[in-house]
Amino acid sequence: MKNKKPTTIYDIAKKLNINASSVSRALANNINVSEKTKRLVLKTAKELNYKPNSIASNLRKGNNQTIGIVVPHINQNYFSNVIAGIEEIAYQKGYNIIICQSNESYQKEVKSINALINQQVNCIVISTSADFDKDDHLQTVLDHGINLIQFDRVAPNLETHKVLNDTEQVSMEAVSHLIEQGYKRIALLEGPQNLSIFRERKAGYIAALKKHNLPIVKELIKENAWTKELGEKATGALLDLPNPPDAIFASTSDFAALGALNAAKRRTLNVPQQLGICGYSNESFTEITNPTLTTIDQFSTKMGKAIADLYFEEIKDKLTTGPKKTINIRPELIKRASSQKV
Amino acid sequence: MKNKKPTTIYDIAKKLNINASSVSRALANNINVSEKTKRLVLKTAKELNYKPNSIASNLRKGNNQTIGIVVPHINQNYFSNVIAGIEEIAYQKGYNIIICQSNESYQKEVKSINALINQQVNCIVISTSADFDKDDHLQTVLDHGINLIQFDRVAPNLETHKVLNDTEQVSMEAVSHLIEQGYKRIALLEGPQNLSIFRERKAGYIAALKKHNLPIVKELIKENAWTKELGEKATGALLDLPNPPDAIFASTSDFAALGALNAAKRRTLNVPQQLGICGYSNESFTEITNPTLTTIDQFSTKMGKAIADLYFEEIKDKLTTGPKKTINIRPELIKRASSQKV
DNA sequence: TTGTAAGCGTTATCAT
DNA sequence: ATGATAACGCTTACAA
Repeated sequence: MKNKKPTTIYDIAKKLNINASSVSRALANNINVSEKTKRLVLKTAKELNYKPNSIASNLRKGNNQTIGIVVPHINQNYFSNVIAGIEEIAYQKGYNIIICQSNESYQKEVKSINALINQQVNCIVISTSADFDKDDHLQTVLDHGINLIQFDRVAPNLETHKVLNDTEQVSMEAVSHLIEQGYKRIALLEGPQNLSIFRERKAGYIAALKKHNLPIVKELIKENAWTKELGEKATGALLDLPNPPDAIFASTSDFAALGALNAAKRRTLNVPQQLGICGYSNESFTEITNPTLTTIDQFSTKMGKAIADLYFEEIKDKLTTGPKKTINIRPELIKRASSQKV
Repeated sequence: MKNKKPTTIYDIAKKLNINASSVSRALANNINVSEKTKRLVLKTAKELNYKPNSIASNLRKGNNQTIGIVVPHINQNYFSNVIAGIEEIAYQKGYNIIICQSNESYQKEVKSINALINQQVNCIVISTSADFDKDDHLQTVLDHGINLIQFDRVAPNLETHKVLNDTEQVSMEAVSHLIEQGYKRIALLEGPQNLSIFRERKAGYIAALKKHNLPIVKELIKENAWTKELGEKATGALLDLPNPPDAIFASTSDFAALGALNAAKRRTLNVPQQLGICGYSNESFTEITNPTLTTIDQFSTKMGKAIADLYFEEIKDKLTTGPKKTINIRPELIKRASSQKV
């Protein structure tokens, strides 16, 4: 495949009978270069089809203009939107992004982090895997002087920059909305409680019940119902209770909410009249279901941009190891047909 | 942020009173190193929290274990699935992936390609932007001895490795299926004809009509209907014709098919009895619409894996600049309610 | 088995 | 404004 050696600044220098350092300066648009050499160098570079070797440049400069991203899955709407947001800003700044997916595996997450450290990335952006265990690997990132920004799923005991959704607040809003619509027995589909986001969603659920003086009923809280299938199964079990719920807050995802909708249809329950449903994430399909699904928009692309902005505006050129920032992106309750009786 | 200099192999060497090259060999698990030094080096490396500097290593070795990917949008189901597939294989091989999105802009595509060349990636995987113009930038990739794999949207006149869907064939199947269901006036929603995939889908449509001795009616072919809104508008215009179609092949995307469905509902036309609809891509929402949408599955994750396999198995270690491979992933027609009268 | 030294392509520092 | 030279951290002939 490789035909011949690629052009270097030495080739250009030789051809022009000048020194390589002058070529380097000319290409970097340094002030201390005459217009004439600049012109000549640029012209010759084009002629020889010169492409700068970023690896060499980065080695010399001690950093590579790159942001590393680790997410559970690249191909989930939420994460791919965040990534798209980061990429957009990073591109404007001339940065590359390297992406790793942990596949919800702690072990792969650790390996990915190590690969990114070895690549000397300037900043690592991470949303942790579901079986998140220790945070040693993140501590290592900090020990190596690499900036770390956590988003969405964050390690609770590690002080880093964070970009979050105000999860608890919006969850409370969602459940309050259900209560105001007249639902009285509201069930919760919850996610793995080792992840703070799911704990917060649960906290919002409980806060709303308390606020409206409704009892917290243990049998109405279903663990680990975060796929369509698990959501459908959990909802089925709930509806089989002697005293079944009249609404479902699928705090894990819209997929779980879709499962709940299917379970209701299977029992020919009318949604929203007999069963109210609220999901989480504003997946595109929630506008299409019949009835349309009430859900929560996390503004994922905006979150990605906020992450990149945080790095470029607040962290990048700061000399001191100042206090860590936490940015909250306010999610929004999207009220649709599945939760509105009237 | 940066506290102190990171550990290098020299630090390890000094501590053990051996030479840096021995450390390098030990870390590389070279045969010519005594078990004892290996043990000591590994132990000291851990103690000093040593992380290898991939940049330096890559500079020395003349390549960096990286695959660059350029797609129109990271956050579109199809592309994010392809990327996830590539990442999965690449990770197993110890490779990183760098991702760029062209945002359907030719100019950004060119810049991204240049950045990837500068990064000395081993392989570039690309699906071109919609306003694809010239293929000079791809030629440059080849000139620099970098492997190039095109997928899905490919430059027609450039001989490179390709991973494609058998688009024309499956499009013909889809339209034939509509005809066999009794539809007689089938309209086509088509995409930008500068992209070969859309030309092929149209060719399949025409082939099916010809095969079944149906006339090709120009007014039933609508250009550039590739979003939900455009699909809805185009379908509306079609249904307003004096002699409207009785089926729609939304060859551009399921989003266009969804638009068509909305247009039908707005006119209280029954789908599939009065209007048959077939989309393209098997987006997750096509299972959820009412009626469910007939569509075409492109096996996007499988495609990503095929791309990575092509690189690692067929291209990577080949010395000769052999013939270019084209791999066809067979898409599959998914027959659902929107196209089945009976 | 280990040490020596050159070199990957660039940039920064010094001198001219 | 330009040139000479060292250095970034690592790998790899070659020598010992």
